[in-house]
Amino acid sequence: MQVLIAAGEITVSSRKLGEALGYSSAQVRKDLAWVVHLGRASEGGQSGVGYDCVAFESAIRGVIGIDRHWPTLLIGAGNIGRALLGYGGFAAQGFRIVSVLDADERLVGRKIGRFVVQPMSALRRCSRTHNLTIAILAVPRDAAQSVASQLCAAGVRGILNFAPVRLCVTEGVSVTNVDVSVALEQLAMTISRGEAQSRAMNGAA
Amino acid sequence: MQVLIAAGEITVSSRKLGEALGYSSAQVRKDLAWVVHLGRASEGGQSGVGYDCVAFESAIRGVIGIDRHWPTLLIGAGNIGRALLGYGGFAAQGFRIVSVLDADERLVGRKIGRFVVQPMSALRRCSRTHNLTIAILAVPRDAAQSVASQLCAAGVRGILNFAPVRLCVTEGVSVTNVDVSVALEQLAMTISRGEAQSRAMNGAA
DNA sequence: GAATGTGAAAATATTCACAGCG
DNA sequence: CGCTGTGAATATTTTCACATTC
Repeated sequence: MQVLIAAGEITVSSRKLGEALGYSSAQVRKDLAWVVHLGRASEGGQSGVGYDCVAFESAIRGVIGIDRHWPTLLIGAGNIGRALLGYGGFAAQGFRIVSVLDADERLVGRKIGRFVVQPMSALRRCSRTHNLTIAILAVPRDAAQSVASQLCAAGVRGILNFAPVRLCVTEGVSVTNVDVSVALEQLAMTISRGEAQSRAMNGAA
Repeated sequence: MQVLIAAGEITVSSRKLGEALGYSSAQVRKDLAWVVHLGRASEGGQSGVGYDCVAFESAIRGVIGIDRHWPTLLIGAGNIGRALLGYGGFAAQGFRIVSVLDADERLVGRKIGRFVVQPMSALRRCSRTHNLTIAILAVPRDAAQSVASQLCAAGVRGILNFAPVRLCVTEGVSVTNVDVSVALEQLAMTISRGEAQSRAMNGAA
């Protein structure tokens, strides 16, 4: 089920979904059945017809957790931060950026998009005011751990980390990393295989 | 084995590696044995001692494919592109950016870091001159597919895609996506679970 | 007929646990 | 001893295949 969403038809068969997503039809059915069992969809797919796109789209959102609102804080108004603000697209998915912070004095006070960059000292207030759950960490490597700790202390529940370091965080705080180097390595590995997928022994993901 | 690298000791035991990486020691040994069987490391770990960090670090690089040189083209000199250039870190890992292209006339000719932004028409020449393998696609969503097609035509082997679309590419071209929305969704999902990891049935990754 | 839901089978991945080496 | 390499035992995931429903 993972990535998906998309589509736009009225109903879809598991086979079509599977083809589009690169999974077997049985896999799709299993996953969708799971959604139903979790109580997110009132009814399963119809035999001979398929799954109701609209119903399942929102059911899936429910399972994934993007039916909620996720007040999100952006830290770092450098290039990555600006790129994210420019992208905007995730407001539609429940991620609502409530404020932008940066440790760099020179950036504080500047206007970026509809935000005015705040100093780091605004963190606690932000956290309380907006009932913060998620923070996007778009700061340089060296600042990342320090900021992460502050975020944990401020009660953030999840961090999306763009810095190429493994963050140490308080128990109960989730971290997801977006690391370009890692992505490039994966790509390189995929290309390297190409010919020699060889007799796989047991290799890790 | 996946992410790893790091370390800095002379030898490491599978247990320590496992702890650091979040895998079982047996898992680590299996993976490392795999590296040996692929012929990348001349000798395995030493009983009672562990694995030679240096030897295995390069052996792993070999397996992953970052012992090669990967001439890399950056397309898009917007915020993401600039952030990537500023990051720089991957030159050390074999990814060498050979040129920066952008479709936007206004950016062409501008100097960013050590590069002068080239027009898209420079693609073919670049490809030939530098024996291009990888392209980083940091352009707006709407331009992504079109550029991707040009890249395929120019003989690129892999694309690292930052645009939030699923690219259609020629058979044999690998695509790795870096999609912030997806990352955020994953994070949201992880947080949502938290308490209710519930009786798992079979749910997809 | 077309498509679901699901047990049972096959394939994969992970862990255990232990012989054997330095 | 501590630690590797690995077969055997488990657990997990994916696929098959089929009775069942619309």
